Amino acid sequence: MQIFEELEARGLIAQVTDRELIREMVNAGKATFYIGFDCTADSLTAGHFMALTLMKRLQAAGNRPIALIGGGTTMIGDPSGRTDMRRMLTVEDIRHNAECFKRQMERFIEFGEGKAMMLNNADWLLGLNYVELLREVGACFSVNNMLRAECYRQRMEKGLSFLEFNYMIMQRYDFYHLFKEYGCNMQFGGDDQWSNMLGGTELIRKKLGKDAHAMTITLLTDQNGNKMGKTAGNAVWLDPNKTSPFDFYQYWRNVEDGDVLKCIRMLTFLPLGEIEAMSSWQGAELNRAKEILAFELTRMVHGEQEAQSARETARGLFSGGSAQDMPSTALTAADLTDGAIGIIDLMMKCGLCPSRGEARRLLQQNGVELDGQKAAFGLTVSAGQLSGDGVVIKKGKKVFHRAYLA
RNA sequence: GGGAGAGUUCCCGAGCGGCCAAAGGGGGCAGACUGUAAAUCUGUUGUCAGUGACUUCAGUGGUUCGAAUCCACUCUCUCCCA
Repeated sequence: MQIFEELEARGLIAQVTDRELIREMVNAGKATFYIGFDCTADSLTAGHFMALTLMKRLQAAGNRPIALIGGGTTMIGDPSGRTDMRRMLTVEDIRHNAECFKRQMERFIEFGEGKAMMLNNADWLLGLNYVELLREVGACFSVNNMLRAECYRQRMEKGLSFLEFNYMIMQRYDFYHLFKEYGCNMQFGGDDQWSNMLGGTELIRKKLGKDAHAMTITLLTDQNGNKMGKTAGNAVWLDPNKTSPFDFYQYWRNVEDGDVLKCIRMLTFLPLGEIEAMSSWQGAELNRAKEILAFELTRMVHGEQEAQSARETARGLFSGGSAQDMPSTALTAADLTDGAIGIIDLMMKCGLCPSRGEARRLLQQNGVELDGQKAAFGLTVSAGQLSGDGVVIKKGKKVFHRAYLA
């Protein structure tokens, strides 16, 4: 099975400009493609992960990836899929974020001579001259069409600033620039970027009279249609300091039944045959699939070591046994009063709840366990208990935390 | 530039002088049930303190015994006309 067929079989391809042409090009390893990453935060997220794996897959098949960091486009902010304007990021923030992205990407994709390239559109966008730009490409854009674009629809009601309106132009210009300067003949991206990507090919056709191609990746959504890779509005980060390997593992360990196979197919590199075998698994058996999913992804993002330790910890915590590796907090003598600490203070110290009121509520609702025992309201923990391995606090069903005296 | 309207707690959205820490929904958190799933049911959801206190309703001042609610100015946004 060749790469294009595999991508299709995995359900990764959403839309393409010319299926046959792209298939041949990709299978022959003749594509130079780019994917853009806007650097609105200082870490990539699970949402970007699929794009990274796609680059890896295509690179393995001999194609040349360009990871485009949006140092310039981020100055403007992508309005699509948003109901309000993004917070404007400072130039320093953007530069910092771009650096962080770069470091993370290097772990997935091989950059270097004749390999993948990493570019930053700040390098050409920031130096553009307004009037020159207008004369160069302005005539190629139809405002009528732009206003009809789906990504602006929502904003047409709530208000769209001129700043954001221009995002589309910048993004299209990127493709044009990359085509000209680097022979980049294809763009990949999330399915929500389809119209922007098409716009790029159109600009290239108008300006250069040549064909470029676009292909979108299926958005990874759960059964309810929500984008995956977020918990309660917070992203699942690839940076271990922002989302610990254990939490990362747990996120995937806990996907819904109906989503497991899809995730394995789209995100992991397991052979399709192996995945096929799992598709008959039912009910509780799916837990095995979830474990495989979580392990594979954690391994790719954080390495074999971390993945194993996350899996061990999870097994220990949920299926009995001992768990060494869980988030922990070191207390000092200064945290104790008369050689002990109240359970509420302890939970606050460990960052298990944002306020004392919430800690109190948890205790009242029987939501806290200390070393396997339900914790009562006025419980105190002594220095003796905290020494050595310390105590394990369990909040709710899934949050474990160790506290010990340093 | 002229005119009309809006800004409420994580989000949506009631409230329009005291009974408002503020209805309702969503989301979150917890309990029961389970498979570390889903669905369902229950509780909970400003901060601190166990009958209470404190800080919130875009901002700043003001009226009042008392304001999210009234007045003035400011800021932001939307709509209509140019």
